[in-house]
Amino acid sequence: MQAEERQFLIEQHLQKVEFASLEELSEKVDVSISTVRRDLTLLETRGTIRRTHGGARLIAPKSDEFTFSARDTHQLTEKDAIGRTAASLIKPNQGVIIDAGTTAYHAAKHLGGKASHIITNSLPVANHFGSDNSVEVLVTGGVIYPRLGVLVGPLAVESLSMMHADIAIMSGGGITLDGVTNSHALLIDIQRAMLKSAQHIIFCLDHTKFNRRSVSHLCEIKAIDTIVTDNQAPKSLIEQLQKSDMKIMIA
Amino acid sequence: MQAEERQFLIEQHLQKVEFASLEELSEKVDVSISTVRRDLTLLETRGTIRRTHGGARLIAPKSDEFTFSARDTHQLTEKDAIGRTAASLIKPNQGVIIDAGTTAYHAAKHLGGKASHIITNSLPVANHFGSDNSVEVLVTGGVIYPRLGVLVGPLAVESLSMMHADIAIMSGGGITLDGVTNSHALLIDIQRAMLKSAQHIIFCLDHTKFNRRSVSHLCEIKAIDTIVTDNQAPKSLIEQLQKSDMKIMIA
DNA sequence: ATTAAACTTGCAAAATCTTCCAAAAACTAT
DNA sequence: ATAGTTTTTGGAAGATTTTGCAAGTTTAAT
Repeated sequence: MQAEERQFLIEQHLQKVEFASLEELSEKVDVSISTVRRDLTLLETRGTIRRTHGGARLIAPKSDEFTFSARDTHQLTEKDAIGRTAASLIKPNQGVIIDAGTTAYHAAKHLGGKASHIITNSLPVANHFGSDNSVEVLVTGGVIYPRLGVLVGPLAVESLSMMHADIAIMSGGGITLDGVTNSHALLIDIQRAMLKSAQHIIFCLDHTKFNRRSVSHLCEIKAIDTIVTDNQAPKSLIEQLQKSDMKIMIA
Repeated sequence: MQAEERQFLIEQHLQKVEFASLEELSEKVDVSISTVRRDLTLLETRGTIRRTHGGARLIAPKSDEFTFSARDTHQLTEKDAIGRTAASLIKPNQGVIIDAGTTAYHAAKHLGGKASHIITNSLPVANHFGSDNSVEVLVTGGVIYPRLGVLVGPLAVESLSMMHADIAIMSGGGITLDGVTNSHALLIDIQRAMLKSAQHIIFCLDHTKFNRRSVSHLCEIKAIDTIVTDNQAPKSLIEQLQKSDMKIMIA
């Protein structure tokens, strides 16, 4: 194998796994560790990759680029577990609407190959499926809301009202007995359109959202079919919620 | 076998595999390694191929303008220069439509803070401005066309027809006196909508696009207001183009 | 502070590149 | 056709680059 091809393969592999050890890479391309080291320093100068102790990592991680930063990594495993559970509720060939929050994003990651089509206004979700042709991904139009990477505005609302899906996987800023609230007023209209366009509503809410109230009211409790949360969610509120004919799943 | 035929075969083989060793090629065309070396140096001067240690690699891997890879280093400086020049044509507070090709993407990179709003159906462009709140970015809706990261389909066309911009920065697959052509039929409708929605049309076309014809016809020469290209573009075609009242800029 | 893993540097072996030359092939003019 | 000229080809010698290894240093973790 040529040096160029080898470097290309290393880069490509890193695109997939984000981080790789020297040993892993040296086995992958079948050269000594020393050579992998040299290749990595070279790739580093080109800017696509960063060397680390024991390996290398992608400099621009797949798609979480702009949206979710340090704050997100805290509860990564929790949110990932919630996402995985929510995704397990999807049956083959269903159409799914994915909301723009971080939790919904984690659900989307586990949806590849399952859903038949995905509707979203979240750029991170769109990116995640950008090169996946096992799913048809419909992106609503709209204006980019900078910090979040969400498409908002009338175009987003209109295009959502024209679409239809079996299931909506939603996030929210807080939940009480009065319903779900959200901190970004601009998103409310869009989320309402999502709720209207889907038959079955799933909310992904980690335990920090319970008994919390954000600025804008999104919907009543009875609009929700299923809530997916983690095992630290307060039992009292969960019990009360269950009275209103909804399914609650602990990831 | 003729020398010309041999070189053609080598080139063709590289189109398939992207990388090839000298030994591999010498077996393929049944001549000595020395001769393959000579052929490769010759092909290199023609620009389609690059020699490497131990073999050669395709210089434009499948890159028919509209194949997108964010870290596409190929012809980076040229495309970047073209992009910079195109961006310099934008006056403050103008609205700009950005097409989905790689060259247009490079123009977008230099647009931050200049344009007042940007309209695009390209996910890479959308991402680039995901965290930039100096510009308002409008994303058309649509279905993700996997390999390219472009939004296509009726929603994309409709939303573009509803919008309006001062300038459109476009890419294309090829240009001749008969007009601009493009390789992806799905994009044609969208690009036509872009042309309609903008008052001033700028095409970014590097020199490899000149005297080349792709599958689908996009528009006539007279629809173009400005072409931005690099200094290797063939002078003859440039002179003929200039007769039809358009501005041609060399980056 | 101690220890194990990982990194850098320098070096020699292996692979590859360039340059040059002679043989083979192709071409030209008689 | 034939002899002479030019072009192309294959190979060899020496220069250059790349590779794998080992010695010594740095980093990270306990």
